Amino acid sequence: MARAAATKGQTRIQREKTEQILEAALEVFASYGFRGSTIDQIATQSGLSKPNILYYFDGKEAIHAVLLGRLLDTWLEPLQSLSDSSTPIDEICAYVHRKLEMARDFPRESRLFANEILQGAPRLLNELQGPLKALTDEKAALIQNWVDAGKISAIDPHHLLFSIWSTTQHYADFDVQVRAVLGSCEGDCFQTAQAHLDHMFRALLKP
Amino acid sequence: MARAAATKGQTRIQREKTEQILEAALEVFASYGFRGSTIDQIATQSGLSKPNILYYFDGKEAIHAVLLGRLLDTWLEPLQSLSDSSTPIDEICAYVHRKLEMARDFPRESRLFANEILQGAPRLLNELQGPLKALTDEKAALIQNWVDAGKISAIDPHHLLFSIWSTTQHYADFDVQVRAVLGSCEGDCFQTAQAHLDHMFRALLKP
DNA sequence: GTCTATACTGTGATAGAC
DNA sequence: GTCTATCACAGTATAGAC
Repeated sequence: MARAAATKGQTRIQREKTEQILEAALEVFASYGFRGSTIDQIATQSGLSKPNILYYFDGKEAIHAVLLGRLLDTWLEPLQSLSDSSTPIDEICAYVHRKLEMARDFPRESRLFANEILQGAPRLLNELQGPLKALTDEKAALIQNWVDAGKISAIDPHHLLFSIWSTTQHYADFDVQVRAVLGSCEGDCFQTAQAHLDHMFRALLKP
Repeated sequence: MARAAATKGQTRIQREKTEQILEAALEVFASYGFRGSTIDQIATQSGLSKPNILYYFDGKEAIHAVLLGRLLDTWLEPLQSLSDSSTPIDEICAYVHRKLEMARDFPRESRLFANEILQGAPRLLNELQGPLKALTDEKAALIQNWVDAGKISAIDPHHLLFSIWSTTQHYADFDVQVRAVLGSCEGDCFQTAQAHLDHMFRALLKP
């Protein structure tokens, strides 16, 4: 019974195959959403057979749950590391920079998350109301301190975070639209975006 | 044969029922995406029977197509009306304002669109590369003129539009997350957002 | 024009051979 | 541990009564 995907005592092969499945599932779930994805697609994508996948995981839902579980940790890490600093504007812009890098390097994770939220976060609501809210409130308080100290302009911390999240993740989630509108100059799209967002948030935050 | 949903010569009842179906379908498609939605759900939501729905439309795909077709017209209308003006900053902020109002008043339309883009825009790609790109390029040129004339700060017009789209639509598409993070102060969430975005884009655009 | 009953297909999951 | 074969069910769509 290898089905406990979180079990420690796995052989190397077992670990490799579960990773192989999760990798394929991330690709598929990010592209088609939970309901739109089929185990068949994951099987084809991973090069394994359907029953073999169901040997390693207790079903479609279980695979999705593992992916979501891993997601939030890595997803919130940049915000975690937003810390007090003598130069708050640089600190926030560095956060914007990291978020944009994640949108570029992990677009599938971004879309997996977006799909989930967009459809009402049925499998993630508790995480949002618990850990996410706690972390957000903590960092919002930090930002509010900077406002009160006159180090940055008087903005609403929560809505600042919303603006950072939305503008950066847009380049992953709405990638198709971005490329359709920009034509075929994808090469430096992220560089231009980086400069634009840096400019925007510096202008906003300047006291 | 009433199946041609676009047919003109419809009775009052036929028009009412097709509207009833489209209204229900918008609700369902926006919540669950195309694949995640079933005709059963649309039937329940609309109070009609499943075969009755398939009498009025040629299938699930056809209903979705009608919704998407209507969407782009209304969706791009605010950008259409962005016009030359002696006070470009007010003009752009008015556009932001209209977009945010649409996110508040038509969240289902926003989510229908987001679902479609997120999953690669399989049924909308031509519209994006054609009409959307044309309109965007036209308005980007207008904004570039304002930049060249020194009326607003030196920003990239396309990325400015991306930032406007993402920040405003975020309040519709990621509504669940916004409410989870803010707690239960939804009452004035859109007012606060409005003030925040106005502040942000004015700071960005000030020459 | 609308309903009931049903055919057909795709999908999640299991049984049992190897 | 992995595969082939298959079940059970949900979902789209149609046929035909009314």
